[in-house]
Amino acid sequence: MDTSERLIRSTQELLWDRGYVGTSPKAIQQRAQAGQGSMYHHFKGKPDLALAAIRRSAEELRAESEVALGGGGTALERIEKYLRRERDVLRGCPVGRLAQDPDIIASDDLRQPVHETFDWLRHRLAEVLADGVARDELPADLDPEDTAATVAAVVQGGYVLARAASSPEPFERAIDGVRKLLGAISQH
Amino acid sequence: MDTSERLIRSTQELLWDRGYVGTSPKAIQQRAQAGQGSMYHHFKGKPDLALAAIRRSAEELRAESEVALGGGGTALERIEKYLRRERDVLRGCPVGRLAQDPDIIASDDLRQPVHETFDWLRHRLAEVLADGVARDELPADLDPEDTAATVAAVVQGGYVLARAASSPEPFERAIDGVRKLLGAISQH
DNA sequence: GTCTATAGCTGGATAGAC
DNA sequence: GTCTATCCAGCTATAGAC
Repeated sequence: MDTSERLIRSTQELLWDRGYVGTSPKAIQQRAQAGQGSMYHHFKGKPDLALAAIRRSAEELRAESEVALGGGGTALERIEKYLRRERDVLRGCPVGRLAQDPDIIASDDLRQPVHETFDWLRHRLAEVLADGVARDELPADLDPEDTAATVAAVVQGGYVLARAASSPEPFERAIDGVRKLLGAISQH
Repeated sequence: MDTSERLIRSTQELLWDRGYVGTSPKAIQQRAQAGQGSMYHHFKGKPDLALAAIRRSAEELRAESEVALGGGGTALERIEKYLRRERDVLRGCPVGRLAQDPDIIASDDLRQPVHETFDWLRHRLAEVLADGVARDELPADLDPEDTAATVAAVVQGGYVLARAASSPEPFERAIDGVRKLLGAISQH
């Protein structure tokens, strides 16, 4: 793995764990085993490197989510597969985490990949739900966009509750709760 | 308002907007119009002052939530009242925000009020839901604990989606989505 | 209680040698 | 491409005067 790649991956990890404000160039360099000059040769500075790392994390999240959502089965099965994805619950969402960071939200450049990821996710979830309505697996009066937002929010909020509790339990409960609600309405 | 009080309130605001990592004693002092020595006279240091501010924010959040949840009406009406509380959506939740902060999660002392707040909220929501089941307003097979976690998570996750989008819209949608799901199952 | 001085450390970056 | 030296501002706190 070359230096530029190591820098990007290290930045992804540190942004995930400590956020933008809590991540220093020095920490990135140490984790990537790269020198000061090396980092500033490959990237213009902290925001430039962070942007590369955020874009990478966004791509990865989309690809992983698509595995669940683009698979076979009923709409409900695909949503459940998304909800039950393997997750490092206490670490939280590598992309959602960034939405909490003041410096990322203040910069349109840094915020854009985060914005796009969640727009894509809500749109993709809504497609699956609309598909379920079309196939009569879900009731006709279900609103795919609103429900998609709810599903995405339960996951992101589940992380918050889990981190507050230092336990995955509230996350699991929140997921189970929405699964049961969707299951209940699907039996017309 | 005395100096100690001004320091606490300023810290609450800054923790809300910038998190623990992003909040410096200097910024707190300037916002509180207090000098360096003044702050270190009233508090042992940044963690001590932050703890006081976090506890205050936790109390306030509980009190405000209780207004909605402890009011009259059916269980569903009380949950909806909680969901529709006036909120500064793009600013996020003053307590939930802290669950994202690595230094807060790493410290049992600082994390405790955050933990307690969400434990209380889930428990209180579950009580209201269980009440609705007992009164036959909600179906007997509804799981109050899981559903309570879902409701709390939708709100916290709604903030994440809204901040990512720089718009309250995804928050409103997520709330509407869960309201409609609860409404649908309540018509047995 | 509040003020100023001082301190050591880190953040984020530039410059120039190799 | 990578290394070391250097820079200035900010962070977090202590000390002692008033």
